[in-house]
Amino acid sequence: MLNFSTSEENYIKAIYHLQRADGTVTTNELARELKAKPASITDMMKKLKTKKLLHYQPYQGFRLSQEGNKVALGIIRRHRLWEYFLAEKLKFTWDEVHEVAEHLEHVSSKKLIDKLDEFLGFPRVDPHGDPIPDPDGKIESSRQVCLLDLPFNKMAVVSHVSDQSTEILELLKHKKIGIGTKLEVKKKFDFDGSMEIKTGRQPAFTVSEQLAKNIFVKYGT
Amino acid sequence: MLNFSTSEENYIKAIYHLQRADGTVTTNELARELKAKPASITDMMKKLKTKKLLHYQPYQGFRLSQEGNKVALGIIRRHRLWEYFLAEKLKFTWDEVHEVAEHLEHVSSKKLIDKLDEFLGFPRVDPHGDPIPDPDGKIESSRQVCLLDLPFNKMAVVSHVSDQSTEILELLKHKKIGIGTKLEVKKKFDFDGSMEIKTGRQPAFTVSEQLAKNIFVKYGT
DNA sequence: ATAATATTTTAGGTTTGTCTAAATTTATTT
DNA sequence: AAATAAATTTAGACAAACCTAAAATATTAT
Repeated sequence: MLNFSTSEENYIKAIYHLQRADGTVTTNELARELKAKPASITDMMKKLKTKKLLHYQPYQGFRLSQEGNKVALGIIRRHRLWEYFLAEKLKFTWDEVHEVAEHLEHVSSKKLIDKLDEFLGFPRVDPHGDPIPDPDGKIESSRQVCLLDLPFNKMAVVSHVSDQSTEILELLKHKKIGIGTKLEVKKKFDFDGSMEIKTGRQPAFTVSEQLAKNIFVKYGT
Repeated sequence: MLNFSTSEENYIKAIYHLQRADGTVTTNELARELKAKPASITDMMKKLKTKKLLHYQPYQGFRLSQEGNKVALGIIRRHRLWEYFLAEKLKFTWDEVHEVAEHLEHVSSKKLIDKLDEFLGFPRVDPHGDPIPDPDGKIESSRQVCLLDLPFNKMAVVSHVSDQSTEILELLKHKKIGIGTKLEVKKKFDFDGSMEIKTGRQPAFTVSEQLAKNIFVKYGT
């Protein structure tokens, strides 16, 4: 696989993410995302087209080719592995990892990334709960669900809390649950809707249906 | 501290290393080191001079200013910490670490580097035995000596083997000693000049004076 | 000391990635 | 279906980092 500039990589990655929502991406959308002017986008689209990384007809928007998709997944793999490293090994918090990973992701040694993957124990999801592509670019689809609906024994990551009252935050703090916390559901009790969950290496503990209702998690499927 | 481009950083680092030998560095020397043309060097020297990173009068060569030196040591700190990480955690061999670290060194988040340093246990020397500057740019001077002359209990790194006969290589292989091996001297015996050394986490073992004579190590002083 | 040689700098060009302003195409309104 | 508005592309410019070829300076050898 060829090598791409930091700039090219950032464009490819941004298109990949915007594509998830729409089918095809427009010049203005991408300009907004990358904080660049529309004219710059057009320039780069021409270049990426000649490199066969995307399909593009003037005025008609663009979407990644097969090849472009594969390149995007390679970049995302690097990004998410570094995020995992930063959170798990260097103890960055979930909200600090992204910015640094934005830079590390452009160091494109295959050997480095595969060895990093191994060192980290082949994690499936990054600290935000988004799945990490494998070396061939295969990726689980990401799903966000209410904690109530998380299947048993499925590793997931807290991605959102609906209620933002001081009361719920106090409880979450006490239970050491926050955005980025990894957890899995062990048991559910029909009697009161409470469930046993496990986070980190501590023993499982109980959360009420009330609380679970407000916690959303992401996991790969 | 300001931020510099990858290119600027490579120039600064190269000047720092060349300065160790000579006092001042010439255009051609630097051009050879960076595999660039002399004209490119002059361009960059003008730029770095306006940024007050070096002293430079046309035709008179150049050397880093105080500020330039500090910047250089920051880059070298990053480079050597990543080398240590690659060798120690990702199990790269001593001769593979340099190239990858050349890229990682340009990711300049202070927090990243200080946390990496802590994660690695504040190592003093990189896998080639060269000392790692501290966060303020203080650095131990590096010394290369024959293993015979290494002080007791001083962590050092094998950096060179004189004799290259198959016989010595066989012995080194058996004792698991190679370039990059970390070791310290525990005891010496006057009777036959043999010494006890410790490498890695295995128990200490003996090497003959014959062998030690041919091994050179680097350590910080 | 001067000619020959080597080194360094200048002048001007190239590529990459960005920009502004003007022109073109597409979409929306009335 | 025009007219207007919005989106997109083109044309031309700029900075960074490199290059080649020519000019300027320094070094050396006779």
